[in-house]
Amino acid sequence: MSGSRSYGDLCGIARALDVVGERWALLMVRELVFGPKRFVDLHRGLSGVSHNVLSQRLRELEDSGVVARRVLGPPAGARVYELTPRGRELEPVLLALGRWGSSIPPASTSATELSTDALAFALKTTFVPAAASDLCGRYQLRLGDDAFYAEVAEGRLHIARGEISDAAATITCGVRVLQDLVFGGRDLDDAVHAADAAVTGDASTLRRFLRCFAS
DNA sequence: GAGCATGAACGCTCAACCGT
DNA sequence: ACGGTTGAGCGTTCATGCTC
Repeated sequence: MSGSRSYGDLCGIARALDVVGERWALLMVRELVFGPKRFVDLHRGLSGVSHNVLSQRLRELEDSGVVARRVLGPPAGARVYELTPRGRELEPVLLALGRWGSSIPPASTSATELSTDALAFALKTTFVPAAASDLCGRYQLRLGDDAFYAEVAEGRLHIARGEISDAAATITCGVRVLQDLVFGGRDLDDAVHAADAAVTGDASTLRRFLRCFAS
């Protein structure tokens, strides 16, 4: 909406929506919260968005200073998109919006499986500090080709993309399985016995970690 | 106010194109 | 070949104006 369409309203909310109020825009920001992504990876994470709309939104967000385009060095040479510091300021907005939206029943047409980044972001929005008040540790979450780690300390949660070497426990599974374990009430042992998940390290602390989220 | 017709805006798929 | 952009054609949505 940074182009021709504008609410033409002086209000800050209207001006924010002029930038990120277009369809897909905030979901694109969500997909970039955990780090830079290539065009095709963004497209994979946002099932339903067409190529031209994704291309147009990226250009609009780039023009607005929310997203920056960067060319990776050789040998890849691929272009990636990442949030600017200005774009990063949207993260608490997305967290608040995610918490607000999590109480809304999903539409019948909604996909039943989250994207990897959407699941990681959902962990942030549904984290219950009181449930983790006496929990302290780092956990490796391997979801398909993606790796995230979660750090819980003093009732706070930090999630980032990447590998760590000092994880108290590591779980390797599909996005849907972790989604069911956290939000669907599925038992960890059941998932392991069914070979849907593999756990190394301290399974009991991992089980506690999985119960720190509002389902 | 309700119902309908119209046209603009929008988003989609598909295909082709360009640059590396 | 891959990553990304552009355009055509089509269907849907929505605002607007008109009639009853």
